[in-house]
Amino acid sequence: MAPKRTTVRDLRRQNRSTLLSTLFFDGPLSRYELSRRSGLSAATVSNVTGELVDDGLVVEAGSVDSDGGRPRVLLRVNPAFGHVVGVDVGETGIKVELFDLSLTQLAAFDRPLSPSSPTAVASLIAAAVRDVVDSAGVPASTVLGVGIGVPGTVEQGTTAVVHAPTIGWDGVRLEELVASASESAWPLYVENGAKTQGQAEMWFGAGRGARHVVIALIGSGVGAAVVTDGGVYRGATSSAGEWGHTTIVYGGRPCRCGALGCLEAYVGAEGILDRYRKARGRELAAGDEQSTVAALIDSASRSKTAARVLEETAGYLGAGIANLVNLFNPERIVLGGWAGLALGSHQLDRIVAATRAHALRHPYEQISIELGRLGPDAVAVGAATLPVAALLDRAADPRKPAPRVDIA
Amino acid sequence: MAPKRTTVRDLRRQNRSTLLSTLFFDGPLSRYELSRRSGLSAATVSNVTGELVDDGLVVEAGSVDSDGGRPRVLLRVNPAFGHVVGVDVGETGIKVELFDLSLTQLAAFDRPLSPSSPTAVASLIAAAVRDVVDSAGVPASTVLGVGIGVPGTVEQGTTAVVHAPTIGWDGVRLEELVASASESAWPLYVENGAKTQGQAEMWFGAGRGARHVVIALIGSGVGAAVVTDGGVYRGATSSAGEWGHTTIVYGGRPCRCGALGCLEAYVGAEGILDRYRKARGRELAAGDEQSTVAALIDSASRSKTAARVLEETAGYLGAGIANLVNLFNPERIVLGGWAGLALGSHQLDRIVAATRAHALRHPYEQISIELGRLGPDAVAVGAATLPVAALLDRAADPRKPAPRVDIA
DNA sequence: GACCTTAGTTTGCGACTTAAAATTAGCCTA
DNA sequence: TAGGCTAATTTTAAGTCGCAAACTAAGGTC
Repeated sequence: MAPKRTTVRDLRRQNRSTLLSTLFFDGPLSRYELSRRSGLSAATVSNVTGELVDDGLVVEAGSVDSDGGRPRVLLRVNPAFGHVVGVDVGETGIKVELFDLSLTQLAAFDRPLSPSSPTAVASLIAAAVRDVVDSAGVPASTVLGVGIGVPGTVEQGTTAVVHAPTIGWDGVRLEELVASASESAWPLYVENGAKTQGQAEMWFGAGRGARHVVIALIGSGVGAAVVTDGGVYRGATSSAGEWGHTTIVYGGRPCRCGALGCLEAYVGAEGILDRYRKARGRELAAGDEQSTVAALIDSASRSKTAARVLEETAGYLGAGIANLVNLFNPERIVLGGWAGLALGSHQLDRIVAATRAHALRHPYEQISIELGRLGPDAVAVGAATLPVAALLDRAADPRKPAPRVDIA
Repeated sequence: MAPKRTTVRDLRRQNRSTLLSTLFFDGPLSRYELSRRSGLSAATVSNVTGELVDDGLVVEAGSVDSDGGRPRVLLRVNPAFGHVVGVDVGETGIKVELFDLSLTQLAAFDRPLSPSSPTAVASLIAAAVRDVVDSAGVPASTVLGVGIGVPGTVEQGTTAVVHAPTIGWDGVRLEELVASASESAWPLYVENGAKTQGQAEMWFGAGRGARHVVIALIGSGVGAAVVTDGGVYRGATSSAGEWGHTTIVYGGRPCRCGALGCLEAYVGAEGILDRYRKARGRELAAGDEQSTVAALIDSASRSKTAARVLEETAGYLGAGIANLVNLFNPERIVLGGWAGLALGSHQLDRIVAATRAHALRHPYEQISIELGRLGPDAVAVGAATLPVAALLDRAADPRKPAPRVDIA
């Protein structure tokens, strides 16, 4: 069912999509340059871009004068063509952000979230989306879609089914709930937050330009977004990339997922702190996880115990990364998530060394390990990316509104 | 560079490829049925298949009478259109097999292989290929290509570079060596043996019909072929799927790759035997690995130690499989390789239970775990599959001989 | 102001798929 | 043995598409 190119019109759609995507990611570009990059003839580029301009998707953006000869007119995606909303459903609150097509933020709302029923959360989302759109004074009709990142696995079927144990969701059809809670019929895209954050790193962060990347995300939980051949890898039911619950110490520490020896139990924030607690033999000062980890890292220069725990953490993490390297053979590893960034900026050498020790030589030699550039607030941008990807993918074909499209 | 559909001719090529592949995998089929499956109009199917018949790629194969009305004429790929050769370079010998286009074996040669230089092996391969083609009386010109499966990682670049520590190869450009050792200019396709074996399971074995599969191969070494979206996953430099050197016991048993705690050190044949040896506290009876493992499994009903070692093996293996499930979210796991089949047929329940214990619930619920159906001799068929895949992929476009194509 | 250079457009054509009409190719009935 | 009927292919007549080549636009140089 997948490779069903058939009519000659699909060709056009494909070329529209290619040109639009090129403009989006590498724009502004002249028609001439587009022709060079896409391999399409100048005639076709002219023809297709003309259509895109007529449709309002693309606008001219000044010109660059050549030394002798007609100056090139630059084209770029029209940021005002439409708007997208990104929602980050976190464990303690939701963030809703409105963007224009160039993913420039126009408005943002934060709402605290006390543990409540999925239906209540859905209503909250629907209301917040409506509010953020209204507050920015954006006409509802220009909203192209709403992307929602959630903290759990999302099975993509006819409708997305969310399993998020940390907030007590099991088999929640979030898409349907939000749709029925909101009066607007904006297309909804529900996706795992790690995947949306990964997509954000790919589009705007440390993943740019690469086609095979693993974005490792470490916070309270541990996850990964695996990008293969330029697209987020989903697997059969879209729950791929559950790196955190990969066994790294057979029979080791119990994990909150119920299994023993998961990577998350060693390098997740809670796992690190708990190991430190045990090593010191007494409780830590109270405080939220994030600042406690920061304090731990800070104390490493003074406390031998802290230093050792962090050293061990780097070892486990390196082994975990090496597993990704051996299995996926990426060209780049991006280390993200708040704890990942904290660990990475103080221990990167050690992490890299541990990775080298555990990975096979040849796949190891392909990779570079980098820190993420976006931070955990990228979940919302990443979610907003989903409707944009859908737009680029179907090239906003005016003839076929395409209710639902997988992102690229 | 990937999604470059441009001209209207690519469309035709694509449709040729689709129809030819459908006939190859699901044939024989009538034009009518082809039209139904491909979504192409009857006119186009008629047109394209006519071309394929003219080119000799497809032949009519009887007809099926309908109840009143013109009977459907069945079409199938012409097995005699060409021939392909599959080579299995093992650690102790090479197998060379000749097939027709339907992958029916026409001739086979085995050659023992004493450790020798890559150049010598290349000459041996070239000579054996020539011999097998001659012995079957097949005209050299009908040989469409030669696939070579090797026991090590293969970096696919402009030319394949082989790293096979077990036979002492490091950075061997096998393709070039074989090409210069043989007088025929048949296209060569070099690939990791685990991947070719996996491809064979996908085409003819336990993987049929699924799109996301992991074929786990356990013998002396441990590897995996990961199939995502119907195609063998390669990663950035084609060395993905090195499951055996994934860390499963951080700081555990030393592995021959130099790292500690690799899965292979626990569930590879040598790892199993060594653990048994240590558990018994004395040496085992001499014998080759394969029969020793068989004896160990056989003795499990009498020896508590043997039973315990196997039980532990199932545990490690289950955890390893669970890692694949969590990371790749496949719909099917195929357990293969001689040791994998041996373990699987005596311990499948235990392995499945251990997998369930370590995998997340939702991805776990998607999978079925099955035994491979082909055995390790499938490496050669799998290798022969490579030139066939190339043929199907470019649909044997008469205008463009396509020197080198990635397999589907 | 004549002439060159480069960017973008038009025009004419060959290739492609499709829907609809026309043609087979068997089977059945009288 | 001739109609008649049904259903699979083929043919025919559009309608699209991308491309090469010819052409126009816009800016320099001398």
